Amino acid sequence: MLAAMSDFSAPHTLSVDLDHLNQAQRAAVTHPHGPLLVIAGPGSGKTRVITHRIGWLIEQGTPPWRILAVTFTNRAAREMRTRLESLIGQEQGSDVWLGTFHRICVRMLRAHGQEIGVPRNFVIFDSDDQMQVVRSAVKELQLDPKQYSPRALLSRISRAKSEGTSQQDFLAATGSYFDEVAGRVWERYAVQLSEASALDFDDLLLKTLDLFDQETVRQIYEERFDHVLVDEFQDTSTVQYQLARAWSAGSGNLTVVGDPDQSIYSWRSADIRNLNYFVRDHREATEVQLNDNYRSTQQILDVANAVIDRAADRIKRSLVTDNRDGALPRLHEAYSESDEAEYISNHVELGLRDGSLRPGDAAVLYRTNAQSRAIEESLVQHGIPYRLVGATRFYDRREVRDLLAYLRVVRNAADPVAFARVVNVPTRGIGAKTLDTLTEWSDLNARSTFQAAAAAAGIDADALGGYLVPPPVSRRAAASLKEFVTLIDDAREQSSREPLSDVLRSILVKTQYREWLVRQSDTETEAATRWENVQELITVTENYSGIAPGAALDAFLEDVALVADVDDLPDGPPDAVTLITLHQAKGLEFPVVFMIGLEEYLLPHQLSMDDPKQLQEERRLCYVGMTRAMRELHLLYAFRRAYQGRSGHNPPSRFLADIPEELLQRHLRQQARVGEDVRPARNRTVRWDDFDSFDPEPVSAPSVGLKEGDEVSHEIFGDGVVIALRAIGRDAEVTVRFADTGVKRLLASMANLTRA
DNA sequence: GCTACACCGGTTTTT
DNA sequence: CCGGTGTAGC
Repeated sequence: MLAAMSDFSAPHTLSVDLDHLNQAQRAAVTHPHGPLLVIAGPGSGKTRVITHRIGWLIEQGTPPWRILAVTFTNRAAREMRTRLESLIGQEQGSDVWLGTFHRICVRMLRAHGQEIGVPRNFVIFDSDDQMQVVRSAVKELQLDPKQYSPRALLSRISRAKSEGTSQQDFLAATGSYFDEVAGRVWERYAVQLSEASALDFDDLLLKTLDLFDQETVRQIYEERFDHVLVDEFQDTSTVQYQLARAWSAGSGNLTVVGDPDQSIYSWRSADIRNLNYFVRDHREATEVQLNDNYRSTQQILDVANAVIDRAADRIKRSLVTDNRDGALPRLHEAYSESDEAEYISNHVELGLRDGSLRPGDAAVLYRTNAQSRAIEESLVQHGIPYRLVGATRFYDRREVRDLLAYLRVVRNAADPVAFARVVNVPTRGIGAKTLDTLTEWSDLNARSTFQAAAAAAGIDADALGGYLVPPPVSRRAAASLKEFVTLIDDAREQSSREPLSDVLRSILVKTQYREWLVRQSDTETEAATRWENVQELITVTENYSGIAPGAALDAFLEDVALVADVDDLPDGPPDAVTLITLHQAKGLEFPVVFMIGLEEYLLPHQLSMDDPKQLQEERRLCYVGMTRAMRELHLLYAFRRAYQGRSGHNPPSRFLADIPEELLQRHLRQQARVGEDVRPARNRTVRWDDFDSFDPEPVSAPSVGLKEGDEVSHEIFGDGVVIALRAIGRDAEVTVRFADTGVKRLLASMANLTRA
């Protein structure tokens, strides 16, 4: 810290180098004080600006621990920390308050939460836990889950919370009948969380905001933070913006960095209007725009700009770069999703062979996780390594959640969600009947279900004192409950002395969890995979062996709840093709990008097509995807797509229609009409309308007597399966996946295929 | 109380 | 195609 001060007095020793920044970047970095708004387009060096700004501030004399930098994802936080430390050294870098909104809130709540009645050892309920609670509330209120789906209710409650609506206000408001029901569910929900000493993600933010109503707390932090920086500001919710304001209220030094064009999380209560509010609330704010792109070729940017330009209510801005000698992005019409996948595999294979590409250079971007399947299949066939980001996350796996629930009961026996999850896992003869009895008893006597279990088992849990009549359960159930309660009590005792991993191992042994997994699994492979996950979890807990046994459990459970980021546990080899959703791809970049499923009903997604606002967001999503590409961009759509079991035809995405023809290199099956109002294509021989009659049947070429799925044989290529057919005049192009030689496209009349 | 199986319906994005 | 729920039979 003192070193930094002396740096200030001797500017020539500055180590944060500003020379390689452009003018706009430098302006943002060296903005001395007061509110600052940085509009940072994709690839404009946003992270660099933030890290340099932090570095610069420190050199100007601000102690690192008086700087608070907030991100949305753990990944972003980690990257920023790494880059910051390489810029200004680990010692100073590690002192900066840097983390996600949620992480920072937890830190503040752990320190001061008790002042507003937040339990010292609160646990964090993730979305799965939340869902369980809502489900039980729906049941309790005897609602029809079809009419009032827990999912919809939870999302309504969560939205209200992130908008900063209190439970009381929500109940008092004259909303729809659905809202009324949601209000009642919310009440039950809140009670359950409170009984479990739990906060959900929204609570973490809300309670922290409440914390700042406390004069003492407010003073501490107003004096603490000299500078507050918020990344991805377009993704902030109402409550998050309020937090940012509260944190920066003392100094008035709030820097927000964002890009309205990349706002893709409104469904998670991100409110793009916060950018306007920021300007409204900070009249004197300085605005800096970063439009120079250092990632993509101009050819890619032109396409992306064309798409985002059509967004309504948008202030016109365009990304530019010096990198002008790139190839035109390619638009490829595939026949089906497997054909789409083949295009990618073939392209990657080609690149690998001529050395122009490494697997890790390429990424496949899609709207929905389900789309990854076809790509995976093809990549496997071609022997191309890939890593699937997201999909089923490690901490969402059943076996992992089971064990986490065990640990949660160990930590807090009153946690009803965790209790319900594991009390009969592995099955130990405690069924619905017994559970009902326990629940009833616990409600009646204001005890936890765990205490009910202990009482039923004849174990005198602390608070009972022998005054109460134990819940009437069968002898068998009582014996099982005793076993369970003893197991938990022993584990709790063990957890105060021994490392977490050993606690976990004891539980596994005593419950014979592995045997249960095997019994539960349909195949040996499944059992093996699930056991591997268990082992992996133990490995993770071993990272906590350096912490005192008592505290390790707390720390571990907290981390697990807050880490939804998948790249903490890479799903594959590092040098592999990345398969990732458009949402998750935000903030990443790849030399070669394949965007697949550029079709109506997929992008824009079916569920977003009715609402203009959501449609805009789909457009931005498209823009985000395109701007991930550094060198090559491939846009793909399939003529025919199997989705949810059925096969159908989607027209090409309307966003494609916004791209001027000359900006793309088109590889179309047929000269096709794209989107809605497109200029007439030249030399068009077949219109989309002509294809509709084939739908949902595949295009077939009856004259060649082949259909999809036929097993055929070829003189040179050997045996294979027809995977696609397309008419070319009276002939047909037959795509065959050969067992030995891979996928080939052949002209039926020339190939001389025989049925196998 | 447990398991196996049939059915149903939903099916985006995630800190 | 998946998972969650409901039912019947053990």
